[in-house]
Amino acid sequence: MCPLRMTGEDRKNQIVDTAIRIFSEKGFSGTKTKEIADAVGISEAGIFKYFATKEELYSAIIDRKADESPHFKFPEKEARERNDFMVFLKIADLLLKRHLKDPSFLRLLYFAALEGHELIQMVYGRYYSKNCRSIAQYIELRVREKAFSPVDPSLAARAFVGMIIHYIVSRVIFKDPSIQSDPSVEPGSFLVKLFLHGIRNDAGVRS
Amino acid sequence: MCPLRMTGEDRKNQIVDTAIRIFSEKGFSGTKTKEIADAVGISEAGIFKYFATKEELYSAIIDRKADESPHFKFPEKEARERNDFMVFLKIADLLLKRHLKDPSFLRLLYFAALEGHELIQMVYGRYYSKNCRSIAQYIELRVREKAFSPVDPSLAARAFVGMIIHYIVSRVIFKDPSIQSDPSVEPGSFLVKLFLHGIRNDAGVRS
DNA sequence: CCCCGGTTAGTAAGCATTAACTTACTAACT
DNA sequence: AGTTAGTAAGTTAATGCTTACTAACCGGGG
Repeated sequence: MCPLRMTGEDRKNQIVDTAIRIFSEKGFSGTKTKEIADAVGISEAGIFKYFATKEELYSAIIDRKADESPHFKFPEKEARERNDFMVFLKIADLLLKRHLKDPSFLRLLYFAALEGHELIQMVYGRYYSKNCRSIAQYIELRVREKAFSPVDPSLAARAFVGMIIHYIVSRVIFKDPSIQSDPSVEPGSFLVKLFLHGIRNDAGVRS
Repeated sequence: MCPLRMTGEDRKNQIVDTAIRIFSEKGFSGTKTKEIADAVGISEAGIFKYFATKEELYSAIIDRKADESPHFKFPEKEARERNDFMVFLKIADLLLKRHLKDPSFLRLLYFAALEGHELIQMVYGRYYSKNCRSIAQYIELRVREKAFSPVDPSLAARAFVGMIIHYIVSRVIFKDPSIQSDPSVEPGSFLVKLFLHGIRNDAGVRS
């Protein structure tokens, strides 16, 4: 209840955890060091014991998020079986589940991009671009196998991710009230079907 | 060169114009009133002659953007002809052209959403949701005519817009270097084809 | 045409507060 | 005893906003 002193490591981690929450809610310039200190339950000076500047703390939380977030792993098994639907559904559900449950990573990412933070490129490259690339690779493979139309794999991968991410962003960042949280329509499988078959009622297209 | 005095209206408009630029670059809490004043070329007090508070100025620029931006009009002619490809291509190109050329509206929108500004709901509802709804209406029509598969029109419209917007956001907000500005691949028609036909190489699907 | 009074654009200087960061210290653990 | 967690109380520089003032414009009476 009242641990008089914490070890340095623990306190540092606690500060980072708290800072992640607050920075993701308010962005860099909207967040005050005092606010973080209060939330942690220490004095403002305590923050500066561990992080020389606000920037340094911000960098630390970006690093941390970049390290801990990407549990993304491409669904290799489904890919080996050439089960396109399941490949994309797994990816979609992973993204939906992760970011709908905890939007802090997405918010940090968008804030950092808008506010022009340098580290963003690192995270973006390491997390987002890498995932897009592995999706693009699978698409390229399936194009070569004539299972997919001869599209630009990279653009197609981005289009797929775009449908998913935009849906998430509409809900958790724009809080769009017109997207009802009707669980009867599973957005994941819906978007995957759309991506695979298109909206046109071509002959023989039914899932 | 050196107009000693401007009329109130003109000056007010000039302040709003400048403020749009700076707020869209740095967000609300990242923008300082002094900075706007300097950019306009007047003293800081001059700003407060026209706008009682920074918030009021911010509201004014949101209003302005909301008023001037939505020249969006649904491609009625193409819709009447049931030229699905052209309907969606027109929408895609409109979005691409507008926001790639001048990202300030998108940046303002995302900043406002992240920073939790109230007016965002108004703009979002008036601009984005309305457009999605008119697209959804067309989709619903085409579903009834059995030209499209029996999808949820609203979700499908969002998916389409999502592909487009996400592409734009990747370029102008995240400045994704892996999206080459190769003009040989027209993203608009590519994404529309993908939306209509899907990526699967189903029988008879070729544009 | 010019002076004159009222209005309006514009500012210099300052005020109150706040935000990031320091310093000099205390007290807990080893 | 020495290191380390932690803080009270600053300091400095913004930052949003105000006040009290100046000077440019405008319209009308002489």
